[in-house]
Amino acid sequence: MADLTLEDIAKQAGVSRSTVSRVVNNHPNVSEKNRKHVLEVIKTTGYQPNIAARTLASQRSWMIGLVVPRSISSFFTDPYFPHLTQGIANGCNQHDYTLGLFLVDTKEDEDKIIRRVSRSSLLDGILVQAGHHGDQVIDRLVQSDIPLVVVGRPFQPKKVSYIDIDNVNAAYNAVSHLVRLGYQRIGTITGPKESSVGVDRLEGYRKALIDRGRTVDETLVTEGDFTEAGGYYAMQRLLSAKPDAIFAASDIMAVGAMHTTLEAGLHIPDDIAFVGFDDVPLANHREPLLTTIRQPFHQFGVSAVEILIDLIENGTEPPRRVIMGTELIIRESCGAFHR
Amino acid sequence: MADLTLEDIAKQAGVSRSTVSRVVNNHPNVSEKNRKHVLEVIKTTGYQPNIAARTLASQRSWMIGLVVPRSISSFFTDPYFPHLTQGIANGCNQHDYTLGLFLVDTKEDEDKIIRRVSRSSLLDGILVQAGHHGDQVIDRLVQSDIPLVVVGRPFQPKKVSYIDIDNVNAAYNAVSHLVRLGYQRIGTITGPKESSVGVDRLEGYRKALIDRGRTVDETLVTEGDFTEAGGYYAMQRLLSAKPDAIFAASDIMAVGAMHTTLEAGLHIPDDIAFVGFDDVPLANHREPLLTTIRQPFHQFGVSAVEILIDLIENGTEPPRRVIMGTELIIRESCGAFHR
DNA sequence: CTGTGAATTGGGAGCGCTCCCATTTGTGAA
DNA sequence: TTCACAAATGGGAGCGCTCCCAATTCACAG
Repeated sequence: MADLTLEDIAKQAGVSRSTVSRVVNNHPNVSEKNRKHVLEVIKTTGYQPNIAARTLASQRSWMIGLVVPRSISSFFTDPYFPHLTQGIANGCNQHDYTLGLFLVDTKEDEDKIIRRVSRSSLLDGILVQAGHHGDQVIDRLVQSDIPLVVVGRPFQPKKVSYIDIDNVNAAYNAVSHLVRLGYQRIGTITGPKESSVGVDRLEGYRKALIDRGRTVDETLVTEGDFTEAGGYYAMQRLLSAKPDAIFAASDIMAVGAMHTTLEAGLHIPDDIAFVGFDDVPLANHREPLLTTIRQPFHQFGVSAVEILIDLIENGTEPPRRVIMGTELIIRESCGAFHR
Repeated sequence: MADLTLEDIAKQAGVSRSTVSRVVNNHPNVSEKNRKHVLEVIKTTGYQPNIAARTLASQRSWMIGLVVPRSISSFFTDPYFPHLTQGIANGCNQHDYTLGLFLVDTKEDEDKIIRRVSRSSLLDGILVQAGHHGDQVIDRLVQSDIPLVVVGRPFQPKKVSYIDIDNVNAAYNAVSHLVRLGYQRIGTITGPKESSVGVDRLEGYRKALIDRGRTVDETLVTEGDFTEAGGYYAMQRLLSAKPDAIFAASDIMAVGAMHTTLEAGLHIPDDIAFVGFDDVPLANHREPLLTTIRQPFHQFGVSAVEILIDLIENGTEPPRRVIMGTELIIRESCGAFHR
């Protein structure tokens, strides 16, 4: 495993450094005979190009970074993140990029990370998770001139590329489903109103009701924080408004809310029906099984990487905007099978 | 934000490239006057050293990798991972290292990732999550000659450095607590027996019983997989053995098992008491609150990074072994307050 | 057999830094 | 003032690659 260089391989194969480089990088203009032979030598010697040298010479690092802002507190509790990260990691792998992970924790972290990530020699591109309203990270990152894709819709979408799922429509579909089933007092537990996800899913809820001539009863709307505890307490507040169905902006919150409901001695879905959002594994093993919106988690991560690579290779103009669809998964908690 | 080089800074500061390099790298032998001045110029220009050039010249990348093997299926469901990752990321940040993330998904992934990670120019060191028995990743990584720290105890600890928490003792303490409270039929839901975590926690359970003159009733021992569903079904199996207390090898499994228990119309902790393992946030918001073993998640990640850096800077011999302690957090589910 | 243009090949320059060594400058004792 | 020695400084070489251009080889028509 001694460290071989291009030159070593060239000598062994009886060709020049340039020819070996062409073979390694799949350039045309190498005779079939030489290509075969060089490939052979590379294989037997286990040669691996030196990344640093390649990066220095080519101004490309073949590495992208994933930046998670400080305001994303649900990083620990929401299965969204592991899934997303896995998708991103797979995307990187498929395209032979290395993934750098930058989790911002403190204010000092933020400065350090932004400085590190902005230097042109480290990363070819940046993926940043959309943060909360007021989060400065994205704005600061935009200034670095490095190709950037926001995962989720940023609050000031200015000129930045992003990928998002169709939260408004998804929520619209979920709530429409409840309306169709005949529920009269449909409540919702929203995400934080500082997040675009929270805002969009609430908008879908409102739209679905209004489109069917319902009015939105504000006592049936309460805010959660994408944690189970948040859902639990939100439901306690909601109970007095006597809802007969709940649309929760995440499965985890739905689980917490269902817990409250059961504790209050009520039945699901007979007394209160539930629809969640995410379709995380958890949702499958509860009684009753949770009706929910399935997000294309994995594909979401993969696509984010692919958009970023597109930006890297073909320029950042115009900004790309990709919205992915979702599916409503009907199970027991919405009562569709009881009516 | 044009890309400045050492030479540019040198010119502006009226000194040589070497002097600027010394200032940047905090070398001695620079006059106070020059150091101040150069620092000034660096600040006003926003100069950032080119990482690739530095890596090429110094043979150090200031980057470490976190490799998660394929056999770790609980990556999505167990809050352990986000917490650990956060700790590792913070450790890297503190010490000015960049963190690369390598999640192995498929068999082909594994080959690709091992090849990429093993090339000497990419990483200064590797952190690898201990996988299941039979997982080849660690063995293959050891051969690459790059400093390596296993997070968790590997199955063949040969000559490798690792950091682990004291699973045996932690489990011993948890079960001893139940014994002290007077429970007679203490059951356990273990982790997978292919994982060292699963094995060690079971060993602690056995030891605690035997040390107090109890015998281990094998009908009270059943295997889980660190998922909530796993805990749920494990508890269904256990119910017929009439346990009056359960030690679950993870909080998530405890939650699942408590669910089964409640569904069976039993009370917690009066009919069956519970102790979990992890002290993840979730455990705090259940009724009743879960007695559990608190792991130093965050510190665990930070320490793993620090050990690795020690290896990088001071050589990998002898292998370092660090075992971290845990605390028993007494809440309601063990019945300590009812007796 | 020759000439022409295309395909292939080789080598120099240079990416921006670190490391080493030779040179210069500075300091204090004689 | 001079000398010896330490501290500070500057510049060359080189890390291993890519990119460009000049040189060589090749294929084929005339």
